[in-house]
Amino acid sequence: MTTIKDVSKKAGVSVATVSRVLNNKKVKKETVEHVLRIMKELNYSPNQIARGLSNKKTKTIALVIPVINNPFFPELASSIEHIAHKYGYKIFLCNSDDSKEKLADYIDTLTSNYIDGVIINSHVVERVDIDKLIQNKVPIVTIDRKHFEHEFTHVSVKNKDGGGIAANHLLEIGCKRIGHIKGPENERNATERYWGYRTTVHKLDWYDQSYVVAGDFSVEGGYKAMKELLIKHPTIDGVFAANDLSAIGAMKAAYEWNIKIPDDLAIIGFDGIAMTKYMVPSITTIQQPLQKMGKIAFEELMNKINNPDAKIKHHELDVSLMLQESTLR
Amino acid sequence: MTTIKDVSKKAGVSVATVSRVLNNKKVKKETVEHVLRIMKELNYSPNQIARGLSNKKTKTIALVIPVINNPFFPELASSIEHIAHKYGYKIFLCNSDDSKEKLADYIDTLTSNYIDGVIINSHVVERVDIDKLIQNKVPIVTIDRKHFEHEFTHVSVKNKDGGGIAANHLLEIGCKRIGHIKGPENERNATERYWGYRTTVHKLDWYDQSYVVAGDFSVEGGYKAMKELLIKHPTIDGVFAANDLSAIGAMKAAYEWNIKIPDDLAIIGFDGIAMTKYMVPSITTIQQPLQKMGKIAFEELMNKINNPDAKIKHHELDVSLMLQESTLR
DNA sequence: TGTTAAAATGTAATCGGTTACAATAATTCG
DNA sequence: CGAATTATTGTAACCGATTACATTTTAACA
Repeated sequence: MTTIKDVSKKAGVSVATVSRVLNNKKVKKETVEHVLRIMKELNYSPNQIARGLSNKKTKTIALVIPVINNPFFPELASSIEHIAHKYGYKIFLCNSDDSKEKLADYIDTLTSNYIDGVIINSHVVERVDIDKLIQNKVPIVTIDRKHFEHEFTHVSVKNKDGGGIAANHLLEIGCKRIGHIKGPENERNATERYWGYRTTVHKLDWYDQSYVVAGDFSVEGGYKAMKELLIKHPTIDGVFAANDLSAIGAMKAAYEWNIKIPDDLAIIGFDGIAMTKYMVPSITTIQQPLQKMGKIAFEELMNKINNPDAKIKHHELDVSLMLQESTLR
Repeated sequence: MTTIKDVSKKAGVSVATVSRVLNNKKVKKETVEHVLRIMKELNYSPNQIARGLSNKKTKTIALVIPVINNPFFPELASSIEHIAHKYGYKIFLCNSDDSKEKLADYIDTLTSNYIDGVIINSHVVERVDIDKLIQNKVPIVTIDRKHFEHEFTHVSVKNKDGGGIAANHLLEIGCKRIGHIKGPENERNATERYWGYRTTVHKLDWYDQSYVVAGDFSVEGGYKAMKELLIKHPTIDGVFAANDLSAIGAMKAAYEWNIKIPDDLAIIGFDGIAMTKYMVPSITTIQQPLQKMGKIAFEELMNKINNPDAKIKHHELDVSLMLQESTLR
């Protein structure tokens, strides 16, 4: 690998000058051109590790995501990777696998690796992890999952609106009894989605709390929840699942009981993962603007990196109805 | 951040000794204990960037994957991340987004970041990229996609066997006319899967080349291919899709034509992505041993890193039939 | 107990950059 | 035209580790 010294020698200038050229500092125009030419000649590219040591910055951010089995996360990760690459940032992947230990491990490595910042999407993060990051002044932005979100800039969507849109949509297509499959207890997004639904239907005469059953954002959870709903309310003809995986589980349950979708039962999910398009029938869902979320999260992180005492901001983006077959009547 | 100097001062020894303790070099037992105690006291953890500069090793590997929209890749990525973390390695995520430029960009950064090695799964990689890596002596292992695989240690599965198992399974459950939805032209895995199928069915009297139609590993491709098959061969009662996404597309097509699965048409895919379980009906598939693939790829990479002239090896792992509803008769 | 070999530790150069400060060259202006 | 600025470049310290080589300490042995 050619180094800055090689360039300096061949160009007949000091390494300081070469470094200045690299960093666009004040250098005479002709010198810049000359040095640049030599760099090209030697096929030089600066050693990022050395730069990192000196700058305490590495143009790398960490992306903390929970387990991979909900396709929402890869899709979100992809949107972040996309924008990060545009800005010339590298991504250090921290897949927490829903394990506190593994996550703590990762958190520990961030400081000693001069990671510039972190985008966190995990409910597994603990107070002590967060404190460690804060103490080391690692800029943080949280996305999607709400956990310590009041302490940081956070990006998520208008979950309550989404819940409302979902419930209203089911009413509009003529559903008379609408159930809800909730997300995990204590998951803020889930609760908000539930409230959107509840606000929309609670004044209707058929509604009572038994139309809401617990799920856990998983296919299996949605499956069980749907069975429960069907047992409690055989006349149910619409269901709003708190996320797409649950909706898929619900569909599976309905299928087993020979209930036709959308005719006997309309199903709507939440997230807008690609899989909803592929299901048979495809599943109507409340779409989260993934690209936008990734972009905002990343840009807020950049802001925080370049301006450590930027004040925190909470972004709640709009969601939209993605109409597909499971509610097509 | 406390540095090695702080530790050295407080412990009353030289930095060299501290470094030796860090690296388990010969140091008097009492000194080791003493230094270790001081480290703990100061909550010291060595700066990995500084270490990297000196060692030209960073305990980081790059993972190059194509686009994220085939869930197979996140699942594979996850398996690699899993084992890498166990070995104390970090993962630098290179999502090529199927773009040659983006990938070339990433390749360029690897050397200047002292990335220890690369696991590549991408058909987008170009000769020039590969050459750049080779020239810089970056250890490489390829996985899944076959591209330049003869130059490197490579991990994939017995695709031909898988194709055979799939076709045989369809025969065993009584299918009389079995079509095949191929993967992309020039994709070696796809070709091998096709040969497995062909070898199994080509001597049967009904078989001719028209039972094989082109797909592209996507849902849309599978959908179109299935329609084509149904038009050409209305009596078809089994189909082997070269990957799970195609199988899903095929299911969608069948559904539109009111063909019942598995009764009228049995479908089998390839890969074993989680999604197959979730489909309604769930899709029988040929499962790739993801965890094992990730483990072997990573360990081979470690081997190559620690022993640069290790000879290349080609691993072809066994696949297995994952029986689900789409072929359940 | 004095020599010598072996073990333990320290000094200082090094990895490849950045940058404060010093030095030199080019301009400006009375 | 010479002093004062300003622009440009160079020197050397520094980032935080590793390690070759030198030095000191300890152990072994006659």
